[in-house]
Amino acid sequence: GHKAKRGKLSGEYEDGKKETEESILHEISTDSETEDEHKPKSNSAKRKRVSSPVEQDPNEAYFSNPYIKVLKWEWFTDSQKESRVLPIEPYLLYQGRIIDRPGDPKTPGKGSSFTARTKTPQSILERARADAENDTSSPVQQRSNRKLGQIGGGRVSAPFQTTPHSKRAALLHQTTSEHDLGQSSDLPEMPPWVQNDVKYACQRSTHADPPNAAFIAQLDKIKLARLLTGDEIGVRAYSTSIAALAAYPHKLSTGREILLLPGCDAKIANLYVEFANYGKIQEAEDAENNEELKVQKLFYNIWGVGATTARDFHKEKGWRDLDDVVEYGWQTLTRVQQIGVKYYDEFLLPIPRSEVEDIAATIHKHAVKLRDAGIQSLVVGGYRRGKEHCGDVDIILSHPDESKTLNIITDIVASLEQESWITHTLLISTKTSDRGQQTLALNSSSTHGHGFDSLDKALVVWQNPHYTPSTSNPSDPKPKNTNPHRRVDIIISPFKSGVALQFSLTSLRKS
DNA sequence: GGGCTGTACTG
DNA sequence: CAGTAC
DNA sequence: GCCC
Repeated sequence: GHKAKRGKLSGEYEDGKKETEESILHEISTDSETEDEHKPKSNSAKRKRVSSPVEQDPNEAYFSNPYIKVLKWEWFTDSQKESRVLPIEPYLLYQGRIIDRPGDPKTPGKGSSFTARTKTPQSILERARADAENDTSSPVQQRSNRKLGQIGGGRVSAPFQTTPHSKRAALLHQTTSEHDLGQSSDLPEMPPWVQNDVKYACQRSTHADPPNAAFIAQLDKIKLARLLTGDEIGVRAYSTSIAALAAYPHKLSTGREILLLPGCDAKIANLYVEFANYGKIQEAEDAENNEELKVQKLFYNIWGVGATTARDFHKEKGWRDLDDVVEYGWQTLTRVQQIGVKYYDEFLLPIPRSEVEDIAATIHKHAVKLRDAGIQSLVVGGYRRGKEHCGDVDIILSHPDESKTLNIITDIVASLEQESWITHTLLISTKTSDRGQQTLALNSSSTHGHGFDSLDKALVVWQNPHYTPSTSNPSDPKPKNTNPHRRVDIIISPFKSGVALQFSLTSLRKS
């Protein structure tokens, strides 16, 4: 495994001059036997059985109902592009019931179907309007002020089930009637942030385990592939759609539903239909099983290594695992990347909520000691979203007296280092304090207020220094601290800023 | 068809 | 300036 | 990939 090589390489590193480097060296040479636990292994054991065959017709359900369907032309061209029959659902513009020709009673069926197809546009319009008024299960959403009833991302204009007048009403008065929004369709009522076109993710709440987590997990795989291949735009697109889906409080039932969400369009809806039919998404599975991407993901998970460097390690340097990185590239790594490799496994470990709380309490205590009891602290990030296990710890510190926050980040890090809670400082930003001082010098008041929107912060490595010596060897003269190292972000916020405002709304830690 | 969050640190 | 992280 |  890479343990041996990483240990071996520590010798080369002994020339390192910085304190942190020596610390790395020391700990590398004393790593425990648990180190290999997160090394990638053959995944043959966890390969899942596919329950439904891929050949299943995605449109079966649609062919078995008696409605006439009008699809966007893109259904055909997209299907041609992909050389397969795509689900029609995302392209569905209109479904019309087959009814008897007025004054020409006939039994429903073939004849009526033929009649429907040969209707003149005018009479189709009339029937469509009638459908829209009478049929409360009209399949086409007509309340979205964004899509105006249009399905899919193309340029086809709105279908004819709503009159221009009713569309305008929906656009201008979409909030006048709650009933208006939940009742005229077979889709569930949209949450307010959908109805009102809320633009920012911070304006809606997101739950720890959203109802559509399984679908989101598939999208995340595609997003990761976009990330690793350097498709930043793709990452952005998937990020926004995933964020909307994560905030969506209902279990999705149809692809059309997705089209109403901001940042989601035909592509995502298609993926959902595929997911609903097969329980998986081929593109996501392919990305996950791709050998190149697997290696690049391994490197990407090193803190301080991004997509570009991960690809470089793989394609230019020709490395395949962490052993290679340590053996052939250690000296070329940046300081933080060395730390990232050193604690590769530990940083991937989930952090229990209780430990997050302990860490936050320690930081808070030090902050109070350094300033006063006016210090307020708030844990954000995964913890605040209610997750059982967090990837890192994010804590915001503030103080009603803004002068008390000046340079506090430096003081806190020093204090926590002093007590050995912080083992490494990955990065510390004092921009705001720096500017604040300048402003103070020129202008004795109002240190903030001219566009101070950046925050002092420190990204550190944390380890609980209190440990119980190994029970297996209680008389060990040099016992080892096996508490896992954690990633902790400490952020300082001016009290009046929007972030600090959350203090009044969420669980404050009182001094 | 053009644009895509904004900012700070490191090397 | 490129790369990274939040 | 989605939005304007």
